[in-house]
Amino acid sequence: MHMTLTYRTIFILAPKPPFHFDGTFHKPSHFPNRLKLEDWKPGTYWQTIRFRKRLFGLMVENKGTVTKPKLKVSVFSQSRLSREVVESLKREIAYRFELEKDLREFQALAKRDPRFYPVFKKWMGMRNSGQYNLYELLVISVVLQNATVRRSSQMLDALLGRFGIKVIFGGKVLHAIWLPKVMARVSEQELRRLKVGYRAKFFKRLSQDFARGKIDELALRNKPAEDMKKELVRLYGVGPETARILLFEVFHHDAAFDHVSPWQQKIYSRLFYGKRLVAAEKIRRDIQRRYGKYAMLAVHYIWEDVFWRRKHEHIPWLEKEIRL
DNA sequence: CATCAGGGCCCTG
DNA sequence: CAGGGCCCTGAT
Repeated sequence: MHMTLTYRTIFILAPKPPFHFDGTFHKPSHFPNRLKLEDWKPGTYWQTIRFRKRLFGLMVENKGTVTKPKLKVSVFSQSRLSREVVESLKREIAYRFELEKDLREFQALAKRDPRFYPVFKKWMGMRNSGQYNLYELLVISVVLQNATVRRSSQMLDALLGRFGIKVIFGGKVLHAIWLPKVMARVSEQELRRLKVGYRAKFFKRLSQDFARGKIDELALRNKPAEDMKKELVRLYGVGPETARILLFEVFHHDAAFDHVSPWQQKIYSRLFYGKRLVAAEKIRRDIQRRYGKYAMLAVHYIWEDVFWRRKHEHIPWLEKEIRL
């Protein structure tokens, strides 16, 4: 299935300074796949975006600086957008990319950290962006489970090839994740044929639950982190690691650093201790003590920074852990 | 060729 | 609360 979006609506957004455009709109640690959901080059970002079950093409251009940020946003659609839809989209984009976030407290914390201050300073104004909605990031998190990067990419591509929507806009060809109801009516066997293994059952049940409206993403946004986590873990296929990803990336809960998975443990050990392997529990405690309610956000800065560096310099120990 | 573990989670005892 | 099993794939 594919669609071409020809109608273009343009508006300007002014994020709260400081704002780091490229750090916010490109996350080099995310695994690459063939059927891309988003694309980026310095100063420009594209993605497909679902809002109220409608699909749009989004292009964001950097027209400002870190201290005087300004975004030129183009929304591509099939038909003319009402004033109300445009205003709601602005709020949604602001939520997903934390355009209004007040970083002063975090900055103060960063300044008191002699070791990583250079990293925080380099990325000053970077947001923890949540490009996808809850269902979409859930799909991505599930293909991540108990798999190497290459296999995760394969699974996502297989799913997108079968259920995804090819979206053409502004000279770009990107893909979008299907609506839950589409996958809800497919048999587990058919999902298994896409080689997602035992995750087929997760996808089936999750899609059914979302299609039936069992989860209200917007209502969740207003709940305290603890309640949010309890509800997320109740979803079939969501455990501590997936809940952490969702809490941080969809709901911007900056403290969500309560679980360290084995491969993260290896990378954190190198980054924070210069050692091969430090106990996950120790890492968790140390980071929480040092960064408190910004624990996950601080780690995000340091994590993405090393993946940015990887673009230009060879980091042998990192290459070994990524295992493409 | 066989065996193993991987960006976890569910289920059982 | 600990531990086995799970789909598939690339590494060893």
